[in-house]
Amino acid sequence: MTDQIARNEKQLGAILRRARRQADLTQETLGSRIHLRQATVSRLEAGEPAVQLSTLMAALSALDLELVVRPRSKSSATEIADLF
Amino acid sequence: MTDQIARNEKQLGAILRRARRQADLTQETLGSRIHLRQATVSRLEAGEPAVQLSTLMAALSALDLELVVRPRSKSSATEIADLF
DNA sequence: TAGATTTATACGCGATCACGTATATTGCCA
DNA sequence: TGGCAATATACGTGATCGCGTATAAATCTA
Repeated sequence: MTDQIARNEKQLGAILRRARRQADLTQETLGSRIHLRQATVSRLEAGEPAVQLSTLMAALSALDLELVVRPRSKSSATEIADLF
Repeated sequence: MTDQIARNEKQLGAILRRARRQADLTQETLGSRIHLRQATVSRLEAGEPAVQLSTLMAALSALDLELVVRPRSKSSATEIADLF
């Protein structure tokens, strides 16, 4: 799996969904490993903005993924504006 | 700035704080750019787990950073366990 | 297609968000 | 050291978290 870039919650959720499926896990089994409900995993993967950081980090660790923070490769003004 | 790895909220907060200082911004000015209070930026940088995803993504975009999700370079069982 | 699995959504609940506003605390520099 | 800037923390408020539980909707699969 190549590195995947996330600039908003939706992209992040999509990445997590792909990773979970690749690991052949259901939302239920993933959630049980990190003490989160299936419904919460669903919200995370849907890219809901108000999901909590702890939920994200727990899912990442259960999927054996890590986060890298780096300067944006090429600026994309529209995406920044889209946040508001 | 080299890529920085975050496996938990604290590491993520620390990275954001470094990036903000490097950009020579105060929590106040950063917050005003993304419609977040100085107090909220403070919580984010402190690594509080219940901060919301939207808060993180907004800060990243204001600092012109992006998130990369990738497989963990080397597994660290203790850190995973530390989540609970 | 029927049945089973998986995912999305709902309700009530206690906890906690980010908010505005304000203040305590800390850090820095003349 | 004194004073200011920067950061951390507090209170009340409305919104929303994740929870347990349950069900509706979507998606496989035999």
